[in-house]
Amino acid sequence: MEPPVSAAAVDKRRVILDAAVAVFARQGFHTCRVADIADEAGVAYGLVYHYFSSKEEILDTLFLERWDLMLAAIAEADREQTTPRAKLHAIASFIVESYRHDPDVMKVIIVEVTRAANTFGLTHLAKIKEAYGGIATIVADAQRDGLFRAEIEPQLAAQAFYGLVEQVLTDWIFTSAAVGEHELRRAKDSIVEIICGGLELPSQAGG
Amino acid sequence: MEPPVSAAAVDKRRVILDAAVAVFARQGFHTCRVADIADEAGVAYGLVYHYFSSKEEILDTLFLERWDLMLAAIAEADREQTTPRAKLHAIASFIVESYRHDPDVMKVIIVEVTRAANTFGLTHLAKIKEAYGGIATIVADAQRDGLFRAEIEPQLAAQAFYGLVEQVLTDWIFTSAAVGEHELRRAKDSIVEIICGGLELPSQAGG
Amino acid sequence: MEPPVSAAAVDKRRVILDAAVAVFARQGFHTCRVADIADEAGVAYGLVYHYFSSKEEILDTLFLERWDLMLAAIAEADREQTTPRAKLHAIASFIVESYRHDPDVMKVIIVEVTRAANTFGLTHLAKIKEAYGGIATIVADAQRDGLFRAEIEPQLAAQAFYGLVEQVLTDWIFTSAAVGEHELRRAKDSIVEIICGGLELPSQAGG
Amino acid sequence: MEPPVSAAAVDKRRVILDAAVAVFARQGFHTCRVADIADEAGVAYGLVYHYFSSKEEILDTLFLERWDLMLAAIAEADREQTTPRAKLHAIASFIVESYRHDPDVMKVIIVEVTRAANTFGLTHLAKIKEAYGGIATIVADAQRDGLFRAEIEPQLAAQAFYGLVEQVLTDWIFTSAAVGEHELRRAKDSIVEIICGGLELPSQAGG
DNA sequence: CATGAATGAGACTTCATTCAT
DNA sequence: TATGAATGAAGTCTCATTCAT
Repeated sequence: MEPPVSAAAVDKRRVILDAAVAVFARQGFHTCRVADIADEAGVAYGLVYHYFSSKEEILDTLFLERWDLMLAAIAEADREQTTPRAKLHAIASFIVESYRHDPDVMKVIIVEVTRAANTFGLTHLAKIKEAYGGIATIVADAQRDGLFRAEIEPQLAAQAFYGLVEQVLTDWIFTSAAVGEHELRRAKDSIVEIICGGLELPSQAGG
Repeated sequence: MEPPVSAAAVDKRRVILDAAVAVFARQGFHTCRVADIADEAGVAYGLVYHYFSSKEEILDTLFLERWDLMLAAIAEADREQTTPRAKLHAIASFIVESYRHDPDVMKVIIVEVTRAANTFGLTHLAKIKEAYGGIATIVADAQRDGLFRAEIEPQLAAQAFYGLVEQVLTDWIFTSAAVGEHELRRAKDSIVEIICGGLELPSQAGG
Repeated sequence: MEPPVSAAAVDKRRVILDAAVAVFARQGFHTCRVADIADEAGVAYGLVYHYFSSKEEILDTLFLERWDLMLAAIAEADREQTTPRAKLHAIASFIVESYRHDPDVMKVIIVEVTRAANTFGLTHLAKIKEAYGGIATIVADAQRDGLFRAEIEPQLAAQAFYGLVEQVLTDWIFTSAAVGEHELRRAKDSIVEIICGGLELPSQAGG
Repeated sequence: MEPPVSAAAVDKRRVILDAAVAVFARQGFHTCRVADIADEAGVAYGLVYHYFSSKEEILDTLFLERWDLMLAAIAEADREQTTPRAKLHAIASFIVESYRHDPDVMKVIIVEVTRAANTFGLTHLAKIKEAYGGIATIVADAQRDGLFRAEIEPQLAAQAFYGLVEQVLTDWIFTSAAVGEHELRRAKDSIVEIICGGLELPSQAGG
């Protein structure tokens, strides 16, 4: 995002960020040392401080660049898809695909940021809530259009959707299992099916 | 919940545990010092190590105490309630009431354990999965009885339910808002309504 | 040494001392904890402090009671034996037999006191030198009587004799080997043979 | 003995090692703090841990540096000298001169390592025994050549010799007395005289 | 840009000793 | 005598951060 001073310089910054992802994912933010990041990146100790002012700033940077993609994906889903179900499916897809593409980044964000109520989570609370807000808007619109039940608060519905998705990722994160193509697709579909259709049989609904 | 002890015979171990809850909730496990716990408990530094072998053991103890109650509550819900919806409602109620009763404990468990994929979460993975398993069993039974849709995997349904509940608590945790009687009841009901009935209107189901 | 208050009391004090010997021998004075001594003795933590004012005092006590036996043995050897060779043999015998009887005590004294130039060795320097003095007297008398060569300083000869004996014990201590009957006798004889072969006049050699 | 470095490029590692020698000698390994070493060296606390992984490693390093010189000296004595008496004299000289050159190092090695049967002595037992072995070889060769009495076990003779030398140094160490030129020479000669007087054949005695 | 030596505050943990019972 | 909970000073080691080169 900063003006690239030279091609090489930009690379090193990226190398450090990628190394940090691997290290944070493997050891956790609090448990790892800056030296571990430098080692993983293959650069000298002090260079980390040339590009970042602190260990925290590295995590902040990682979170923000990824979360902005998330917000963009939510906005795009709302814009490009027509039915609320399709919108939620697009969002769930984006998140699940993000995990497929780079599980370490998602692990770091979920483990170190979105639940870190005393540290990073609090710092980025506004950004995090922005995502919930985008989803809530989708729900509210669907309610207004008579497609979603009106008795569920949109804010709560958004939490439910996001919490569900995050929980699925959390399971993968914990088991560190390689997630197959089939499982990914099934997860996306099931997430949307559960949140939109519920667990009960249609005939039971509203019971 | 614990048997009240007379003022004369204060259980120092209990005092330390309770102090740890407050400190972990306020500052986070990694950010607080053992000295903070001792101060909060009003005991000498070394006494903490008289009762616990390490800071980690304190958190382990806190988690296990509470999680065993959770497992018991899940088992009881499955035993005492008749419909799956009632069972899930009982579980959601227990968790939400736990938060009302002692928000700090729930904050610590959610923030420091259930998502701590590199540290405590990994240590207690089996215990954590036990809870999901109990919920999955409820879902599976409901599917067998033709009350829940069979196309959703029970394991995934359990994750969805638990993730939803945890997300609601996470929201309260982040905002540190005092949660009112009304909001609590609404949360319980909505959680169950969303997970069982889905967001869509019945007529839209399966769309 | 203190007036026994009761038979039971005396026992406990002895039990603690014996336990301390075992613990000091096994772990070393600096590395062991007072709790280890209490555990080994099978008594409560605080009782150690009922009988001894500090961990150091325990070692002091152990050293003094044993070293006084050593001084007595040296005096007795000088008194009862006639030839200097017989006197030195009696002393070497006493030390070697002490090791046979209670290797732990000798280990503790050699490892923790006689070479501890900054701590206990310094504290008990006078007592330690008393032993060398006793041996030096034997040498000096032998020189005066024309039985030992006069060109060796008695003080140095005493150091040589004691150093030699201690080195043999040190070897046993290090290897923790069970020392057999035969080896013990051989050690005593060889020690005297080596040291006297050099101290005696050429005409006395091999006597 | 170490190559002199220019003032501009001070070898901090060396500075720390030398400071450690002074501190260990003055206060003892167990009694001193790492902070004392840093202070003595005039460097920051953390730098000690930049070069050494623990306080123990510093002592290990000091011991090994010096003991390797000792082993080299023993090998050289065996190689360069012709008579066994001359060989032992060369070894005694080396040790005594080592003390003259740097009494602190010798104090540390004798007090903290060669008698530390539970800690460092055990760690370095093989190295220590290597020295005894070298001396024993000299004795065995002398026996084979008919110059030393055959009835003394070479291993025991080596212990006797080394024990004698160490005891002389121990005396100096305890009294912290400045040892004069004359005393040093007298010590070397007397040590050899005492030990050989006994090891040599009667006909060689006093040679 | 790049290096890694240097800094030093801070955390955990240990453990000798005290003391109320 | 006997117990062991309670105290708190002290020490080792860590590691984020700085800085001279």
